[in-house]
Amino acid sequence: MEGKQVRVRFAPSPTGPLHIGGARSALFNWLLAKKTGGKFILRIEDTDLERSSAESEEGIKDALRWLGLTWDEGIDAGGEYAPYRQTERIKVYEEYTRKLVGSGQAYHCFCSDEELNQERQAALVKGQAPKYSGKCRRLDAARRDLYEKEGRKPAVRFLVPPDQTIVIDDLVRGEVVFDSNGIGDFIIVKSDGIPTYNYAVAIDDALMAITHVIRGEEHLSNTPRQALVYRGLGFTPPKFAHISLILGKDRSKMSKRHGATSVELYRRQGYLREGLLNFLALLGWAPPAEREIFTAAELVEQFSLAHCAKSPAIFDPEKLNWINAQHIRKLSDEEFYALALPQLLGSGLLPNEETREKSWLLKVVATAREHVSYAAQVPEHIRLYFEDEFDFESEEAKAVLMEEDAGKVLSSFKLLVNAAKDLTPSGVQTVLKELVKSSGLPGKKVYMPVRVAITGRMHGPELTQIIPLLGRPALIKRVDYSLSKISAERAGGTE
RNA sequence: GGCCCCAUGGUCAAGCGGUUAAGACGUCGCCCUCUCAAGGCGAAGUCAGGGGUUCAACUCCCCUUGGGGCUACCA
Repeated sequence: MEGKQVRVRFAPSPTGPLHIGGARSALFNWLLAKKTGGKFILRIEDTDLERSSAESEEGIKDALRWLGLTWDEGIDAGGEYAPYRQTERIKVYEEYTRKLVGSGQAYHCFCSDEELNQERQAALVKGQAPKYSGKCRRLDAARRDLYEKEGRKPAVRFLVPPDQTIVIDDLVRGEVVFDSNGIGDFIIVKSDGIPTYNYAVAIDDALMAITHVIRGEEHLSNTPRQALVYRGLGFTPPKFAHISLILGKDRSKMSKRHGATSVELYRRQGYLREGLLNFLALLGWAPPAEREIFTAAELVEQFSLAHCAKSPAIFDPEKLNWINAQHIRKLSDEEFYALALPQLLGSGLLPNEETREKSWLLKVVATAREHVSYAAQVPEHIRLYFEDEFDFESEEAKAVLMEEDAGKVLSSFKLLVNAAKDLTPSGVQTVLKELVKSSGLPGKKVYMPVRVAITGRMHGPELTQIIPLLGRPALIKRVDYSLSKISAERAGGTE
């Protein structure tokens, strides 16, 4: 951009898990840093003491690391602008607050919650903007003493100058103009001495030499307040880029009721970091070419803030699934197995990794690779390989085995299976073709009984895939099992 | 209520005054096929409305409508 090294930051509040929207903000910042050879900084904005927690901070950092959005500077990484956790920077803010109060740009406000509330209500009823009246701007000493004797702890308010035009030059939105008359004197330090977001964020971005602030559009309306702080303190503001919000299916801001909104949840479902990143990047940003599937490195290569959309984007899980599926297909057998293993163990299909032979597992799991969008779908996909005893999926399936030719087909099948020298896919192909020929039946009358007899279901992967993986003993066992179930059914059945 | 942002198919979107208005997801159909998927091929489907500006508007301006955000001692 202009010679100076790009310094961008992601500054989450540790009040919950890393949200999809937050992940995208982090991603865009990270992409710009990587693209330009700049620095990506992680700062923790924990000034909301009530809601912030160390667990949330850890969760967010874990999620970022998992996504591969690692930071060059900041929390746990250190850097020349440390500390990077806002509650550890209180002294820094205090110094600036003294300046602001000293120069008359900020003042102490003793108003109580009730007073403020009343004021707001009254304004609203009159159809006026609910902004602070400024009544503490000029408190006389007597009044002040009185308040202090009452034990009231003052907050500090920024004195918003009237009749100012504040222009935010936004990299994605262009010039956005605000009138300072629409902004009430806002609180910069709470009565407990902790700075508020709009204050701390401005000071930190300035002090940490942040060059570009890329964040969600919900912050756009707050930017003029921050601009006022920059101005008041004599700081040069960074460049801003307010990216569009991610919305739920109903067009409102994505929240828990829209389903999985935390990165952690997707991780647990067995999504790939590259799939998630790829999908997130495509929400609000369009690559120059027509391609849609990118690795993280390719995203870095292609990324540009200039191609960011202004309109909000709806989070579409179907597209995410498709993109993730594309990335899954690129995995090797080993990689895919590693991704699926926790799901197999969690689903109970595999009590532990030693239950089955590794080489067999690898092959079985691999059969699902082209068919799933995320790893949690794997167990259902390969369940049939694990259970030698099963219920028939439907009456229709049973009926397939009840047909008069079925028994004949199955005994020939057993004979052929026993006789075959090896059960490779092509060997199986031969066996089945032979079966069709010798029985003189249409293909379906042969394939279906076999399929139902060995899986209990009428749908599934190709028999030439299933049969070699099951192997001779399991095949015989399953056919016999199905046959005995059917004859029991015949004997005890009502019709 | 005030201020700000946004507006191309169901969804993500390209477009940046002259195009048959790309592409992708999803949907539907066909092919493949023992089945289900996958895959291949194809189809339907969009410029929110109204005014301007212009020889010419999806593209520029205004209004309306709709959606969203902010207006907190939350971030």
